[in-house]
Amino acid sequence: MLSTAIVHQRDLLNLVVSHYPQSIVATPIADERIGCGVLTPEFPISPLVLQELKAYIENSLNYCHLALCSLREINLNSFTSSPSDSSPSTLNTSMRSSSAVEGQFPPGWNTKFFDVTNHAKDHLSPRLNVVAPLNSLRSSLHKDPLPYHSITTKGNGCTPRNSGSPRFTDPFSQPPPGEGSSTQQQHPHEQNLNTRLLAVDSNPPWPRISSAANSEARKFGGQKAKPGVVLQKLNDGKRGIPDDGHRGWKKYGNKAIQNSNHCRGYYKCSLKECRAKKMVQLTDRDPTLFEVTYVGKHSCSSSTAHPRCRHRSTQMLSSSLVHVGSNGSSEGGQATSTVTKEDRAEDWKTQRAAASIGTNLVVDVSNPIIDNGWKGGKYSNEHNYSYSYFNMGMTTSTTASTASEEPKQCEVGEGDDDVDQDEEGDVCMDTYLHQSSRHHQAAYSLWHDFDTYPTLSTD
DNA sequence: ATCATTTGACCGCA
DNA sequence: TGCGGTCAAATGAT
Repeated sequence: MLSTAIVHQRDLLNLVVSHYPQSIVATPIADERIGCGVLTPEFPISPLVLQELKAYIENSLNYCHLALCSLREINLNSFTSSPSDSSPSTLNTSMRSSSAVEGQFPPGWNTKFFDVTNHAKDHLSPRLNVVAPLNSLRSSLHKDPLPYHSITTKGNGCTPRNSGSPRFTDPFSQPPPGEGSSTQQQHPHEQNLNTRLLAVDSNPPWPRISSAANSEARKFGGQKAKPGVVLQKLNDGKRGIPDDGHRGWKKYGNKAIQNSNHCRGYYKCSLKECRAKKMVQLTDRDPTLFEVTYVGKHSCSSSTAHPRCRHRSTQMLSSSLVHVGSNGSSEGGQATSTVTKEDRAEDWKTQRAAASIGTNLVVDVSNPIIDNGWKGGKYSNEHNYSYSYFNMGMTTSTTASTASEEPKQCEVGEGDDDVDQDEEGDVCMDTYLHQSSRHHQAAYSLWHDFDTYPTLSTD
């Protein structure tokens, strides 16, 4: 798309020859009409084809705008320090964004905000528009007297508006099957964009686990939330399994599961004394969405454990997690964390700092409970005991849910030959996982390079 | 050579 | 007995 917007003579000629071989006619026309100096007498082209090319080029220009706007919005996220700032008021958001961005662009760049209404969506974000460079190209196109199929723009023309032109062939504008539905089908690129926009500007910006989890679970599994399970989006542009902030996972098995189109992968923490595991399986409904079941806790997360195997909570920037297992059962969200208060405070400070310096980390300040990156931890004696990162696109939020009942206390050592107690004496409530612990795990001589792995502060 | 992943076999549980 | 979790040798990647 972008490459075709950069119209050089040779490129355009190649485009014409490859796509419109029938257009080579005997009558040459004035090449300056297209404004790009494209044609040569050796390659005359029909006015009709010129019209099409013109529309094609402008189409590309419009999406250059869109790309620029997207980039500016990502940049804009840096200025949104907390979801509480994300007012539902478009005007307020625009004003705030405008002032926040002021001074971020070179002189002469036109920065304006306007609402986007060409696609029906639940939540729309004001788009930051940076139009000056492309407007010059656009205006040269508009000067052309040819009756091309135009993409009508309103306001400053940041986002293309498809005003009924049947030839508007942008890759993003597949008409949604349903109106105003968040589940409408969109091009993946637009989905990403909208997700990010929604993450910044919707109100409330961060869905609480209880509703979001069950909603997602119903959407993808037709059932209520399962304990200990999260739905996690594959990272943008990456393959494999989604990043959950921990690099020390080692795959130890893969299994085809009945009534499922995808195999389930089995992972364990590569630190041999650590017994955290997870199972990862693609959902059938969405091949980019993983159902991740976390089992056990990281003994390596305690302050006395190997510092290289600590969590990477502040780097969970690009994966998307939806917790679907916070029902308060003994399987999911009740483990007593071994993360110390100092760790939590440090995490919190780190996240706040990251949010303030523009790493697109947005933290819900109304819930100062910092996830350690794993499911099932508990950081306080409050009733909030299950939580997860809720991460949409480029932004991350920490959320917490409140149980409808008090979490049950778990007995130490229940169901296992190992005492689930760490060196600080905290009870570890991963007693549900030890079916296979009789099998002594062979000593893997596989160790990750944790040295590149930022560690949180140690005691 | 080292390390990560794959894969068939094995095992326990329902 | 079948399914799912795990093991560990084989294989692939770097």
